[in-house]
Amino acid sequence: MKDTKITVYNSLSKEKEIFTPNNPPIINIYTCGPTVYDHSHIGHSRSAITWDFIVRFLRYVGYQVNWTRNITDIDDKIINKSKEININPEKVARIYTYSFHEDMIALGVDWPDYEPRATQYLPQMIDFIKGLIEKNHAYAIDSDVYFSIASYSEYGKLKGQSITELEKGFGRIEPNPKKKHPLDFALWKSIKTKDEYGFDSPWGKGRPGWHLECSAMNYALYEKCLDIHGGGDDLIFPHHENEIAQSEAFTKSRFSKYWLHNGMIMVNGKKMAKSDGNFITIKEALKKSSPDALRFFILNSHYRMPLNYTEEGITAAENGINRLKETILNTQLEPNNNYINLNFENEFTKEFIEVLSDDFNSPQALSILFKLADKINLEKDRNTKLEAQHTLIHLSKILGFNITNDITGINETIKDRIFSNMIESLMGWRTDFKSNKDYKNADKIRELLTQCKVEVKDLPNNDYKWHIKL
RNA sequence: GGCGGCAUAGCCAAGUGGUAAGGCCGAGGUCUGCAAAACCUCCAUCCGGCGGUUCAAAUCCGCCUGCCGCCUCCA
Repeated sequence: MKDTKITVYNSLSKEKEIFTPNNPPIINIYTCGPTVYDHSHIGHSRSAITWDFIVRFLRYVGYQVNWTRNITDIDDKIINKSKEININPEKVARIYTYSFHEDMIALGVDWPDYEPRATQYLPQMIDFIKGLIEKNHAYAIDSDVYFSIASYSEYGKLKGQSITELEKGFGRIEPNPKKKHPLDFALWKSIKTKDEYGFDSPWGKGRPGWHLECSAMNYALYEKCLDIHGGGDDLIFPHHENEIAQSEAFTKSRFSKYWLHNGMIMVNGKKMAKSDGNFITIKEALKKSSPDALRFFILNSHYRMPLNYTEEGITAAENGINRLKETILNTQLEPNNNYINLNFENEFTKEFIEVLSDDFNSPQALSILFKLADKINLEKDRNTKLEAQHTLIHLSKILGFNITNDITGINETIKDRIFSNMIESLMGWRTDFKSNKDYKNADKIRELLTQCKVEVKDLPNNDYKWHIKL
């Protein structure tokens, strides 16, 4: 275990606190994953990259981290999508879970240790509800079950408002006459029509409320108090507030010691929303930038701050990460041979750990990588340079970068595009040659392309088409 | 309406009492067959506005302005 005091901003206390896990060196961390009803957007990438790098860092300093990130595969949105594309909800969820995994792999986000899905935890959720009813924290009406917020005295502590204060902001929600209190929320929702997607329960066929899965999964996986619960700051209320209420009412003990929330990604200065037309998927984003550039863009601002996604910002990030990569590429990296005893415990590493220990200040950590790059480019002594080079690689891995990739770290989509552009350029030349009746050179280009497995077909009016023929 | 957050150079972005990290862009130079890279120099007397506290504030307090978020599904 490295000797460092980590401080974290706890949304619960609204203060930076010294991080002291319940049972060091073990850290149990749970972060809210996506609802799989569509391709994931860049907001999900921020969340995923944030928790990925935090987990990497905690492991680096010596903690044994158990990271859980759930997949919400039961939800009204999934059902709506299912109707829209006429594919059953279960399959819709599988399709977009796959898509999410593709994105995570592309982004270089580590797999969490556990990835529970709501559908796998129905018995646990049902037991959880039963327990809450027994303890008078929930009540069933018809075939619905609601959590009674009045039964939990600390309701509102995460949001930082009392129940009375919360009620004031409640004018916009149509009251549900079934509920005892307007803020009561569903634990189990009955189906409205017979053929609706649902699961059997003691209260009839229905579906679990959204907040329930996280509580039930945590209880099943960790039982005791979590060290860290994370998620986007849009989840603070009501999602996380309700999780706390359910779990603490159920276990009569603290649910999570620390609550960490990442800021939202904005596009055109506004939070992403399909209705605002500023929705960008991870797959789209990766057509415009390399995964490392997206990671750089995200890590270049503090995880709690809002972040505005712009083309300019992405370009700056791409150029920035490329400079780090080129530093390694252009300075003849020698392998870390045994005959040199490399020391990573140098001033750079020390400072790097120090800034990340202060509520995971990744922007400052990045600035240290650039200081290392400067040193590498200026250093004349071979051994000192070698140490700096390997330190740079070593530290950038903690942030999840792979700077020893080829220069651009480009993905297949971008390669495809470049490849197509090259062929189109060659074909442009060929057309010029043909127009000048320089068939010798035109044929050379065709030959060259054929050797590269690209077959060219001429069409009337100097038009053409090409395809790959292996 | 209730609650919370943010405002730092052309752009992005750290910095919570001691006198503005870092990145991108840009300018000039060294090097160079050309280009790239690298290196050197320059690029906020100032941190939304107005007051206050202090020997000292971007940093603390008050007020104002602007933007954003949550309160409805949301990473």
